[in-house]
Amino acid sequence: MGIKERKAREKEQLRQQILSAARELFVNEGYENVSMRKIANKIEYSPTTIYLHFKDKADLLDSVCKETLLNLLNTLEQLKRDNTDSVETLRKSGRAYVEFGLKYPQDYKLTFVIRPQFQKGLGLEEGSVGEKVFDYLREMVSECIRQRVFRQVDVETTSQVMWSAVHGVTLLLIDFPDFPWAEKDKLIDTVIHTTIAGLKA
Amino acid sequence: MGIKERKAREKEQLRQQILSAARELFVNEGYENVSMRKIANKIEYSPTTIYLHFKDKADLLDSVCKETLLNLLNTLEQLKRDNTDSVETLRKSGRAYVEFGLKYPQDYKLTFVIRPQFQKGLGLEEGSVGEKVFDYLREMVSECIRQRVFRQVDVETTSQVMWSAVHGVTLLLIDFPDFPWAEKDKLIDTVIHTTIAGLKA
DNA sequence: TGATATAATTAACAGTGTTAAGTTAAATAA
DNA sequence: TTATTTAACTTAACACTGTTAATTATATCA
Repeated sequence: MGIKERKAREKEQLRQQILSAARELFVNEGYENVSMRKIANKIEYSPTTIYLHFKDKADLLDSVCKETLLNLLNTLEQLKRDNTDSVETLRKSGRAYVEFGLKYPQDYKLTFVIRPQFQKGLGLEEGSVGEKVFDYLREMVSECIRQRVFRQVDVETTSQVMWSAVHGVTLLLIDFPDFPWAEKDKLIDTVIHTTIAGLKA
Repeated sequence: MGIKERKAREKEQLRQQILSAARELFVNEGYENVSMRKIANKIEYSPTTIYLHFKDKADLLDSVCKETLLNLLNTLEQLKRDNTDSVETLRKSGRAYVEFGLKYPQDYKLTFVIRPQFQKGLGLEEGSVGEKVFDYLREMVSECIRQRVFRQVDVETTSQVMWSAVHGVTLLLIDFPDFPWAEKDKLIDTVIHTTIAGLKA
């Protein structure tokens, strides 16, 4: 009865092939400028074959973004290992978040900007990878509050403030590359430092 | 020689008609879902007439965004009048910025998210309205630093930190309406308060 | 072998931004 | 007034888009 399994494996393989072709094109040419036919050409299948694996173009984007969130989550969880100083860990996490966004700017935009435009329910539902990413942040912040290093504002609000800050600076740096920014590293550090200082005060 | 003037006036009038039709459609249906033909139908002209007034669809978006920035600038400059407490004015400005974004979420996204995707040089050039908006922020921040209420970090970096914070929270609230946000007003206030506190410390 | 299920394709629809060519109407010059 | 030039506007077309229904090919089973 290995045939069914092989077929399932082959099917999954093609799915992955489509997915990685889509990601590459989305990232290099922008979601809007990528057609189903382009993706099909790249993998040397007919356009309609894609629809046997994905509901539509938005679904394809959805899957690409899920992968991105998984990458982000992995990147962040690497940092939890050396969990000596809770504030220092949060600072590093913030830094890693922004750096992730700047390292894969197109992927970041696809996930946090483009996708919400096409999918109203946007991957932060219960049990989703997106939720896990925010859970990570919540945990970091929670520890800072518990240790009374942060002001005793509720964990939710505090986490959301932190997210606003890093999301904001990441997107600005991506979207307005020609703006006369302060030195990039300095700006990122100042954003994170300022936010954390404000949460302490 | 009033004929030329009348013609110019009529031309400008049609331009405005196109512009407001485009804005309405962009805002209600999203930039991607609006076709030149739809705009043309709305104003009861043929699609190609639009091209006599705008280079292409991106140019149309460009002009819509310029208007939005002008509105934002006007909104902000109302606040400069009662300029007693510099920090308080900055706080109010931040608040007004976010509220503007949430009052016209589609316009905000068009200007600060969609447009950068289509126009690389994105309206923050010298002399542009976008630059004036940032100049306003720079002024507010500059005064706080001059009065030694803020830490002596350079004006540029400090302004950019402020912008990151308000831009971040605005976009998150717009893009992820289903996320379990803390009470909206509380979150906005906390973001602004935290950032300002961090800049003081 | 022939039947069956699944994978993949072809052809088509209604729509897109944009351009070139053609038409109509108005303003100027004779 | 009539002819000519200029501007405004439209028609038709191109090459493309996402997506669906109908069709063909392929591999597995009896």
